[in-house]
Amino acid sequence: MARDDARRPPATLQDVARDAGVSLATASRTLNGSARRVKEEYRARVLAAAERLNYAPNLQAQAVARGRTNTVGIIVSDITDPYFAQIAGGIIAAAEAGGMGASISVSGRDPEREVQLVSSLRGLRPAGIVLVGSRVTDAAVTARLETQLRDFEAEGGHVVLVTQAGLPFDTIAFDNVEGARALAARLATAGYARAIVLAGPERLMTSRERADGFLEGWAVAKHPADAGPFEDTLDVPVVHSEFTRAGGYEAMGRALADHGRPDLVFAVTDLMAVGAMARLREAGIEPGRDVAVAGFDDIETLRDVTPGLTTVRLPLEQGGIAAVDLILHRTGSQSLMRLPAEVVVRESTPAGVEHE
Amino acid sequence: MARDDARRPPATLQDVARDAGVSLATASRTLNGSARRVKEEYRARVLAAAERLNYAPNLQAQAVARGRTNTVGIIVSDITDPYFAQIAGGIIAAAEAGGMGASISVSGRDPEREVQLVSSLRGLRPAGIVLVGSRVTDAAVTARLETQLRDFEAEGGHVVLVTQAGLPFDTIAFDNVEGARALAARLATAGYARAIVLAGPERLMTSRERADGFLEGWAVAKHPADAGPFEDTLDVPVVHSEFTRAGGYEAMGRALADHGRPDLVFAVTDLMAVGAMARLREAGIEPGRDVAVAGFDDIETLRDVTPGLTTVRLPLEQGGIAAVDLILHRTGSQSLMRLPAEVVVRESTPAGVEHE
DNA sequence: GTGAAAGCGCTAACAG
DNA sequence: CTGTTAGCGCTTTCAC
Repeated sequence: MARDDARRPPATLQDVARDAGVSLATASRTLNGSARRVKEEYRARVLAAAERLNYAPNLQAQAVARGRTNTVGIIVSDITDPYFAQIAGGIIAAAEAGGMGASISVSGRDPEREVQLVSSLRGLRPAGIVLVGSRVTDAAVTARLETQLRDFEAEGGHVVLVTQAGLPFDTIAFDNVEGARALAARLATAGYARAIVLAGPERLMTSRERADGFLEGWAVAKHPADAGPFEDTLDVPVVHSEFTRAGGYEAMGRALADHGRPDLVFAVTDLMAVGAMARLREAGIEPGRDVAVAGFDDIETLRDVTPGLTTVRLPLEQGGIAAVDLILHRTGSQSLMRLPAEVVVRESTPAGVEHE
Repeated sequence: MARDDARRPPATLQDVARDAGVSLATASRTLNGSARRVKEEYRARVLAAAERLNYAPNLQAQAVARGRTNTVGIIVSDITDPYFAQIAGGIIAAAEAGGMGASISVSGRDPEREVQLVSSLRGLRPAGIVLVGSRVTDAAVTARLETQLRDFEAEGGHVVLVTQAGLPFDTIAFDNVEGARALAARLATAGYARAIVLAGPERLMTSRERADGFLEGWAVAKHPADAGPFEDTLDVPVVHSEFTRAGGYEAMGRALADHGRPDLVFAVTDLMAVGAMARLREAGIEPGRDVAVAGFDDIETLRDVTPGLTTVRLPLEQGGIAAVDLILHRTGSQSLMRLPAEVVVRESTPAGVEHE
């Protein structure tokens, strides 16, 4: 059956004004909070006309006239990853609560793509851009990203980075280093001897921060007398792979082959930890009994794995909300907000539990 | 430190044209795929100027001039729920691949809010709106939703519903009924006797479809001679709760109290199934050993729970992609695409496994 | 208070 | 092929 393709154009402000018998200006003023007030009689007529014509303001036109949209542009690495979904959820909710729309793009963890996305987002003239995800070690692409973001701010936009500090913009930073350090300290003193770290891609700062924090906390706890951590962490192997379940699985296999069975596996991500557990079982090693496993993030949908995964909880949604807050109430100066991490010990590291 | 708040306005097409020494039209034509071609010399000059001025086209202005944006508006119930995240991921990826932006709103599972969101999305003049989530039984709010969507189409927009058929728009429907029916048949013949269903809110069609499909499949398998399923399903209790892990937990508790221990628990959602398993354990009943449990969706991050959850897999991402496809290549007539469901038997229903 | 009119940045006839 | 020009729908001075 052919669809009703009337293409009746949407009612415009013109239409409303004409229908109400007032000027364009008056209609505009009553239909959106202008500073000036309109006589009640006209107001009512305009409102009635708008209702009757089912008028919806053309946001694009408004944006063109005003020079900026009431929108926040979100860039995440992967919306399918619960870590990002949680943060994005916070951003979207806060944006809607603040009367703003949200547009979203996915970079697929590609830094180049991230730069591209910022560039095209700029065309949307959003009030702000929230860039969520790990920064990378590559200085060249970071420089290009910074240029794009600077340009956006020069145009009057507001940039907020969510994840870690380092670039000259407002940022919400999760305390990866301190969280990993605390986790390591807790587990080191609980009695585990040989640890191994399953890290993400080397270029990702988030992976580095977590791995380094862990190594540092581990070294300090094991050799409290020593000053520098470097000598002492040499005995904790670090294996790199992707930031996914599959990555954890793969890294665990490699780790077992290259370094034998450890007492404790620290995966820099819950997703990786779960992959690692699967790989361990496949090798006949039972996580939580034969070997301890810890992750990072405290992903909600992963809280039901067995054994319960020891991890570090991050206030992800809160981070998203805070980012929008910064956009809504922009201050004159660059601000940095550190969000705390909290160690959560569960049965995957039984010695840690007893050590409570 | 005070921020560099120069507010240098972004370069406009005017600026580029002037800088390149060509007309506005020429600049416009080279900078965005117009049908017409531009002499190579001018082309180069314009491109260079654009590069030099760091020009980014004002998408709002383009939209105003063209009458429509190159955007798809997404409405989901909850981006934090992996079910929706997966679908949204498909939509966003497909949109970007098709050169479109994506704007996203979250309804929080509130049908009223959904209507509101469609209404304000209309203001964005997106090429299409993809409405993802269960339809509801409430006729009044459904009528209002339909009105909004019709208006949007009358204005030249394109509506795609993802989840189930029933409204007069293009839709991508997951085969909930058939999937649940197949699951029930498989498990009923595997030897389970007393079943119980943990359903979502009664008004949600998705919950109904899955519960009804299960009851039907169960009845047919148990009493193949009978024609009507109604008499025969009376012995399978249905308990309702929220569409979340907490909902599953709560419903399971109530089910145990009201109906005693079943042989098989079917939760209409993996999330609910996992909550139910937790509640069972708390009651000293071990899922997969003392009682069988099955879910629906085959959520990726839930594939690592123990025992492995028997469930029905839905091509979620594919559904999102198909929706965008419909927007990109709109046909004249209303189309309905049914996406198949696939039963996945794991250790949470051991009899089902053996029965392979 | 109200309305006329000049933009906002871009597109798309239309004429050369 | 190029340039001129009239819009797109809305905001916002600026007179009244």
